[in-house]
Amino acid sequence: MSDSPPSLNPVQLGAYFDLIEVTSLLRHAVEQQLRETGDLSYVQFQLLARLGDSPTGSHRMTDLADGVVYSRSGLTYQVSLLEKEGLVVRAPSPDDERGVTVTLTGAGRALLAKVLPGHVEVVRSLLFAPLASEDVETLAGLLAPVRDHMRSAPPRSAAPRRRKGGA
Amino acid sequence: MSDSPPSLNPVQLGAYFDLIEVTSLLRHAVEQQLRETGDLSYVQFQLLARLGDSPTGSHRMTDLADGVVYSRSGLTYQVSLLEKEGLVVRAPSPDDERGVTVTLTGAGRALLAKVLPGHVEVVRSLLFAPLASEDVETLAGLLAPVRDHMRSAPPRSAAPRRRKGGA
DNA sequence: TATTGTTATACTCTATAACTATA
DNA sequence: TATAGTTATAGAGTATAACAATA
Repeated sequence: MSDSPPSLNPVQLGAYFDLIEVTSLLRHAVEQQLRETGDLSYVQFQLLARLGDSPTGSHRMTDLADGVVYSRSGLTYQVSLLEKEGLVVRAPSPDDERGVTVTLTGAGRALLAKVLPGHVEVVRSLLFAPLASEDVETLAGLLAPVRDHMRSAPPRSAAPRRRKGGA
Repeated sequence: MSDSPPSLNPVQLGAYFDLIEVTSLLRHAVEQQLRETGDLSYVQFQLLARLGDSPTGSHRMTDLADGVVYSRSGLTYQVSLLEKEGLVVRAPSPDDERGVTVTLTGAGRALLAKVLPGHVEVVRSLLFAPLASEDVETLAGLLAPVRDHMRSAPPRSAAPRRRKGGA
């Protein structure tokens, strides 16, 4: 009962709220830009961007699912949409017949290129504008360990069951 | 098209990606906890929490809409759900007959109390665990100006200098 | 038997537009 | 006319579970 403090301290609370609000607003703005410029949802953009980052322009479904956080069926749905638009192609993986390799098409790459500058501009003007470059470094330095920590403690086990003393 | 640099610098890019990933994972974990513990969506929790913060336990619809980013109809929808569950009550605002005042019920307050410790625990274990307390202060200090900046530059005008004829 | 991916389905959420009523 | 809120509706997105094919 008393092993779980009822609240975060004020600084933590502020940081948490601001984090939520900042990313919520940023996300909103970015989604609007992506929708207007390329008729893409954020998830779709993330998928294209991830493929674009790859030297081969392709990834297996599983890899994509790992990167973007949701279910396999959701991924299939989104990739189907992208394929319908001609932005990606699906083909059986050469090494593993069960697998499916998704590859960015020329059109996909073009759309990515079309959308990217505006995307960057939104992020810069909203997120980075009020920060000095050393602030950005500091921020990056703070977020990296958090990200690593979260990755190693996956959301599946979301609510650590009162790990003290055990219930 | 040449006035907009094609990319952010690597540090900015890292900070941006980590920010997105961190909040995405955090959100996921928190939503799961809220769903399991109180059958609440994150938005619903935010609404209850906002009401709980108020000394009177109530807010006008407009105030709630300002805090949570959605459309008015979306807010009406969510508040209707909460009312159906007996967590809030709606009544005409005393001062302005057009307005509606939403008030937290005892059940709403109880649910909030039931859900809060686990919520806090998730945030602490996922977000704050890897950070020293001075790191948290630094983080808060960085996010506050960004939040202020974003608030003053609302998402409606998301993409600065955007073309006409979109949408 | 475990893994990869798809399908079918059901449900939640969100936005737009039309509408009512008060200011 | 402008503002506060609701309703109707329509569409997108997501998760779950059952399924087929390969390892």
